[in-house]
Amino acid sequence: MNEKFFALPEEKQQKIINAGYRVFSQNSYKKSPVSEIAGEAGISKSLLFHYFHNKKELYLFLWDNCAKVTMQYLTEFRCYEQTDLFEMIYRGMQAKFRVMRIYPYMGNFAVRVFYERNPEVCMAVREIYEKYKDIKANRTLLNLDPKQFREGIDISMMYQDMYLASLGYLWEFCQRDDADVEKMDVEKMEQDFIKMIQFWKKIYQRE
Amino acid sequence: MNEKFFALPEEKQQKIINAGYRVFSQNSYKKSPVSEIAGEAGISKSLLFHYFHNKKELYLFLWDNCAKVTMQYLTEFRCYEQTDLFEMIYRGMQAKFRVMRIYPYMGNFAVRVFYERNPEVCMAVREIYEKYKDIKANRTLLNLDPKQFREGIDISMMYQDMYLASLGYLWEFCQRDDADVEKMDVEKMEQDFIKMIQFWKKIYQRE
DNA sequence: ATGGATATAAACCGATATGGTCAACGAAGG
DNA sequence: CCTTCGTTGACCATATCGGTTTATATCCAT
Repeated sequence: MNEKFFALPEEKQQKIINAGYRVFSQNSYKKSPVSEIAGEAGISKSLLFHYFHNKKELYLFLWDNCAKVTMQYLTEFRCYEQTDLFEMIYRGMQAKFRVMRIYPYMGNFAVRVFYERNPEVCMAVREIYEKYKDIKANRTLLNLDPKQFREGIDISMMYQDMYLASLGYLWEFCQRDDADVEKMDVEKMEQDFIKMIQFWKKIYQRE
Repeated sequence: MNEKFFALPEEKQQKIINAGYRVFSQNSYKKSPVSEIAGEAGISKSLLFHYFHNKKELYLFLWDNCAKVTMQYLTEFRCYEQTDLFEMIYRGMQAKFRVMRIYPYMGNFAVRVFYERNPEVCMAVREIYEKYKDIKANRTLLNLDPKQFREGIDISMMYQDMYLASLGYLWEFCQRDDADVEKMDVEKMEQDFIKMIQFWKKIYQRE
């Protein structure tokens, strides 16, 4: 790719990136028109092809960026250093919310890329994914102290409950009306989720 | 639409319907090729246009069918007649699983249709939706007896927890590899979810 | 066998969309 | 005025798609 892209003002870069995430998250690779991305980013198609020599390059750049950013925030919020399970979940969601604020469509994009089967990009996608995978390996559940929780609680079920609910929570907000995604009230989401965690603490945690 | 479609052997009808759900669930209305649906259903495009006069008609038929089938199973499993919350949730999921067995892509299709903004179909979609809505209105949460649950439990939070986890659960299985959706082990899903419910019962229900 | 209805598919068509290129334009700066 | 650089509109070859038309195959009644 053309390094001049990075010389662009941050704001313009993000506008292009977000346009890419939006279009690629709503269409398959093949059916995502570069022209639509350009138009949405407020630049001409030719200029976009100036920064990224072809569609594939743009796509893979976005995917790499996606993995990079995710890692970055996950470590920035020190998610996996936590010894308290509730705190870990909380920080994980915080990181997620933070990303959503900047790149509203990145989550959906990631899902689509992950299951993209187009042979033109499939392999390259996997390679990039592997590149970041090793870091992810650290994320094994830390040695939880069972004494933190109420007696008789099935810890793995408890974890599954919280994990799935978090998933459902994110999903419910991500599947929103296209037009509304930008206006997504992340603030409120965060508040609501905090309540959820407090609820869990109350029922799962030993007093 | 051509009524001869219904004269087809059940199996062939379903193959066409499922092909439609698959394609329309993975692409927007406009970018879903009728030819792909036909090919996947094992018939020629011309024949598909023989049963459904045009793309829009096919799309709306699938949407109507989607609503109809959902209703059907929800009532068949007597989901909303339950007075026990856990039983209600269980039956709701059972209905959902049953549908997934027959139409693996219907859930994803429904989401896409719901947020489809193409003016060619948007209005008609809404109308069909309204047609079924009144029945759905019954689904208000029944008067739960708070004495069923442990003391001090925030019932609305508890409900949210279970609702979101169910959502997350379904989502995790729906976003699978295209090729694998057919092989989806609904049996196992059901078993796993039962465990989840038993877990909730144990922590939420008064002994 | 013949004629006609019926089911199904192949070939076809016009319109449109798409990835990518290229010449040109405009502004900035020397 | 000349050059450079960021940017664009026009362009092109190709592919796709919705829908139609024509052809083939099957079956059934006469």
